[in-house]
Amino acid sequence: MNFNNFIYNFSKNCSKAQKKTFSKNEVITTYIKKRNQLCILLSGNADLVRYDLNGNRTIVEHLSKNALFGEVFYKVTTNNELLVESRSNCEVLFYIYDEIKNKCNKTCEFHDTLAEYLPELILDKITDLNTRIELLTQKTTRDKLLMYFSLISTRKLSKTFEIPLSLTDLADYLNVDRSAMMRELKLLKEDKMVEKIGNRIILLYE
Amino acid sequence: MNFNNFIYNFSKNCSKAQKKTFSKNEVITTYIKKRNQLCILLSGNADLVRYDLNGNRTIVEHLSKNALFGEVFYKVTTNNELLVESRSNCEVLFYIYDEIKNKCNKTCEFHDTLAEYLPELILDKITDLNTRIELLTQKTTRDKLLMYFSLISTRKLSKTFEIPLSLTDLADYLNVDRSAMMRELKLLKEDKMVEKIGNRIILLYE
DNA sequence: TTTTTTCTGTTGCAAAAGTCACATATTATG
DNA sequence: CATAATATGTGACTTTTGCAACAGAAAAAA
Repeated sequence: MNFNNFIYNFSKNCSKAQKKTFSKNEVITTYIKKRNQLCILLSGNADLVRYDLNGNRTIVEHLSKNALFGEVFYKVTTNNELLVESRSNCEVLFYIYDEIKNKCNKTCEFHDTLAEYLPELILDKITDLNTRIELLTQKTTRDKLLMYFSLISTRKLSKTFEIPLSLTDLADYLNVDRSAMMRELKLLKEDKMVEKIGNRIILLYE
Repeated sequence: MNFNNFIYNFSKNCSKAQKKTFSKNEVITTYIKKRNQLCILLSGNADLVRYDLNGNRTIVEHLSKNALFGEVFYKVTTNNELLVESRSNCEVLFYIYDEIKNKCNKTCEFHDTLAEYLPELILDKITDLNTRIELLTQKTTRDKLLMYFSLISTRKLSKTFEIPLSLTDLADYLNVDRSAMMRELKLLKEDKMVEKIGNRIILLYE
């Protein structure tokens, strides 16, 4: 059985899950300390973004199909505002975490399956977070770009690929200044490390 | 029932868990792609560290009691070496993840309890990782230091506290150059933001 | 205790990254 | 289609950070 489609098809049968749809650039949820929400992105793309007191934006996580988010993963937060914003049309399933631990009712097949697969989804999430940390701990902008490209390249099994974010978003994701990133990108092109045609990147090394 | 002590006391009863002890500055484990280990730090402190090709060290995670680690959380890795190193005497429980999902045997009370509590432990881990990402996405060394101090201060419920790492380790944890960090620390003292007496920090703002 | 090693604190200098400002291109929208 | 809004690309300048090197303090080992 395919978990992806199982969640998608059966979620409507669970009385405790709330499903909502969003169009591009809407606020899906704001993190609130007292709540303990767990959400699943059923389709589309979204970003978990943080705005600090100076108005700087950071893309904390880029979320795609079956990604998990919500306060349940963020017990200790600082005072910054955390929002999840849709980047395309999205379908989202909302839970209160404590209600997942307790069963929905005896005949809720969906709920049982969710509980069964949740550990795997969570492990995937941890892997994503570790990858993110590895990106952020690169010392230089060049290293961040190269590692980011390498990750996409590995995922696509090809040295040629489209950058799935705008360059403005990529800078916020890598946590560097956009113009500094553009400069470094130019240097990478000059050094014949990458080629860039429009939105398409070709890795030239190794 | 206290989970902490439950794990500690009953782990010896499970046939599939392997418990080992380490003294300070030993290598507890090296991450190997093909394996799928899940480890629990029963006591002591340890660091997950990465050495890149230039010999730079990064403290990826600082692990304390009940922290989880192992390849199961790190499916996609780059070519860098990942090690877990003890910082004090440590007791560690080793599992192969696939063996946790399947029960040990019908009478293994420990194994059942572990499975029951694992989700909570994992959520704690995710919270730690998110906190780490929030630290790393601070724009400046000053912001990283202030946020780090603020986290410790919140944890200790006091504006006065000991830094639980050496300054050398702290720099590797914040992913900044040590001498640059020392300089910023001096500026923070000059600006009357913090006071530092030996290893003790006093926050002076707010 | 003495010696060795590691850690802390500091500097001058070089390199990297951020800021600002603007032109052009591309994409949304009335 | 015309216009507005957003994204890309670039350069001059400033600030921050990293690097290398060293001295003294503290901790570990002999």
